[in-house]
Amino acid sequence: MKSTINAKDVAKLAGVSQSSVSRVYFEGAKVSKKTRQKVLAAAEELGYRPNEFARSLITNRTKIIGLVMKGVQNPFYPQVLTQFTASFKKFGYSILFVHTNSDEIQTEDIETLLNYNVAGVVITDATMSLNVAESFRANQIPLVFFNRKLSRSNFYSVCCNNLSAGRAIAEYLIAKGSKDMAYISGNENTSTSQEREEGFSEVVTQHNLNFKKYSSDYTYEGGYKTTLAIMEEEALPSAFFVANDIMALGVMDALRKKEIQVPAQVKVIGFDNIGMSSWPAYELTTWEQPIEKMVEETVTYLLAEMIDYTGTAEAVEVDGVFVERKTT
Amino acid sequence: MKSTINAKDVAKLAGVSQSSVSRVYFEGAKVSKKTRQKVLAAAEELGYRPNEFARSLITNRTKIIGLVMKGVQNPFYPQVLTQFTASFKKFGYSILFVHTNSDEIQTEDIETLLNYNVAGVVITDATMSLNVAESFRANQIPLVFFNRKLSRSNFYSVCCNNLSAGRAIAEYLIAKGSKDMAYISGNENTSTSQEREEGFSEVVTQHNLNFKKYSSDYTYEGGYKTTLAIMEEEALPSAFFVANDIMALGVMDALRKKEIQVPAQVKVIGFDNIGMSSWPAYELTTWEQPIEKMVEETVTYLLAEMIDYTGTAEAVEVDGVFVERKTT
DNA sequence: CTGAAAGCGCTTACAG
DNA sequence: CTGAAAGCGCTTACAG
Repeated sequence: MKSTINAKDVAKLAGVSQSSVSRVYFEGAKVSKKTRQKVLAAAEELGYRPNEFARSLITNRTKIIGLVMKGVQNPFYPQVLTQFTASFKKFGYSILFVHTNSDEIQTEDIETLLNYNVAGVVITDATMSLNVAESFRANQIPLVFFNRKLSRSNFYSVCCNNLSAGRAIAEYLIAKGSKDMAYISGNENTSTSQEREEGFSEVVTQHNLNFKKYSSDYTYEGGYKTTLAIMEEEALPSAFFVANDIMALGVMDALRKKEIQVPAQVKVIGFDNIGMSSWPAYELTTWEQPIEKMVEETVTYLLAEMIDYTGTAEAVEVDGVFVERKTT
Repeated sequence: MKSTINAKDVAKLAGVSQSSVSRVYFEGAKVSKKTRQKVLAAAEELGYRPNEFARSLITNRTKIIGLVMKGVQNPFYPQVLTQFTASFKKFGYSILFVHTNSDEIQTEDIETLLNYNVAGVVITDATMSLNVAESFRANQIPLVFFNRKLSRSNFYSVCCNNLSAGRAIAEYLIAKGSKDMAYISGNENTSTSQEREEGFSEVVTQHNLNFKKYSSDYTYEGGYKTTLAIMEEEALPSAFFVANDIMALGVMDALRKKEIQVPAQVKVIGFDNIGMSSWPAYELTTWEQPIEKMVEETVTYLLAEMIDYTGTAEAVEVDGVFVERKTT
């Protein structure tokens, strides 16, 4: 059964004890230069590679981060995935990727994460029932909700400043002279859609104006269909605030189909600043989510918690940036 | 140090031996119904979960698949990632996600995969030097190149029928009356771009026609810039065959910017059939890559190799489908 | 700084 | 079918 080279083999060749071999590969352990050299030489010759499973078994910790994602269709998320992978890699952590279809992550989806005793977990774009989340706490596995807040929860979350972004966007549109605006929401049970709307609504109301709200689902098709439906049944507003970019592109394509001029007849503002927003076919005004900073916040927290678990709950918000293009 | 429940704890509570507990959780082992029930009841009460690391240590195998990806910017790849994750999940395998920036995967990128002794590896959209690939063979870890062929290699690869797709596209354009066509390539060192061009070229030559070739890079920006440059310096061809969809969208946006009518003045054909191709702003004619079937081929091969490693090399090709829309 | 030894939580021949 | 025991490849007190 034994097929691979182990520390014992290396020890024999190097003429040292197995413990010494182990110490060479264990960060923080003390070994003399001479021993280290002998071990490394022998290891090189034999092609030795420490067995991660034996390590994890004994240290009870891993260098694996569980990353749970939903809806990879939105180009925002591949970016997030890439950033996390790159960022964790710097610290020697690998990514166990879990994809879920449902808005609320199911127990079976995260069973794997517990089985592999991951060092930390990032949940993007999805929520999970509190008692599932609690099972991570019970195992002292730090957990971050990325781009989602759980209401009434005591878990750490990292988001963009959705509320003030919503406010800023309303201020901007009103300053541009819009009086009858509309909000096209994402999935209504998401904190992101709710907060963007809330901030928007607040400012609109302050100015004694109203806005219509249309419910959609964060997808291109959703934005497209919602807009077509609006055009069939009622007058267009002077501006759409759309809960994310990919939907906003659908909105624009629907308007284009009916030959409505943007921004002359209708203004459109999205959210995220995905790559496509700057494509000449769209040139979408939007609110940029600072992915890099958001990822950094998440990684920093997780690394700290891995060293000394506290289970602190906090709802971190990172400031985004308004990006003005040609749709407003 | 001992914080979690182990098989011994369960054994004690259930009044059986630790071996029996192990057998309940080890597929294929024989246990009586009575024992199983006692064990499961005790495990439930204690919240027992078998330690994957101890398992892997002893069996010398894992339920982890290494998935190496490059260029998640192209929406084709998130789809691939999702499919693989879903497909492997059915068989109890998890995905260790590795992202690489370079066309050729570096040793350090795959160090992790060897350290975790993954059960199998999928490399998408990238190549690796043969001696890096050989280190997987040395460890009897099955490996598939997905959507890439390695020339002169003896590794398994799964691709779309790029060559015949290129031919079919040339036939189609010629039948439509195109005489002066152009091919916009992806990164020239990729087998996919080469084969699509080769098939295309073959048929064009058979018809005693010529085509121009422009070199690009598989990105939206590449397609956009390449097309702008063409328009500045020379006459437009009557049709573009573009090596992938995301570039083709860039081509279309460049044409749109100069108010060139598609397909009236220029026809455009892409490759992949990504979601955006069907957007009203584009309605791109393209060649659909059968992701599902390609993933299935890959998974089937890997699962078989995990049971009985042979290291068979084969270049599997899965048939794609021509999708006609409004750009031709 | 180094080595011998215990032990992490499992699987798996081996007896019974 | 079940249990006692060996062993997977490491880390880590404990002596020296």
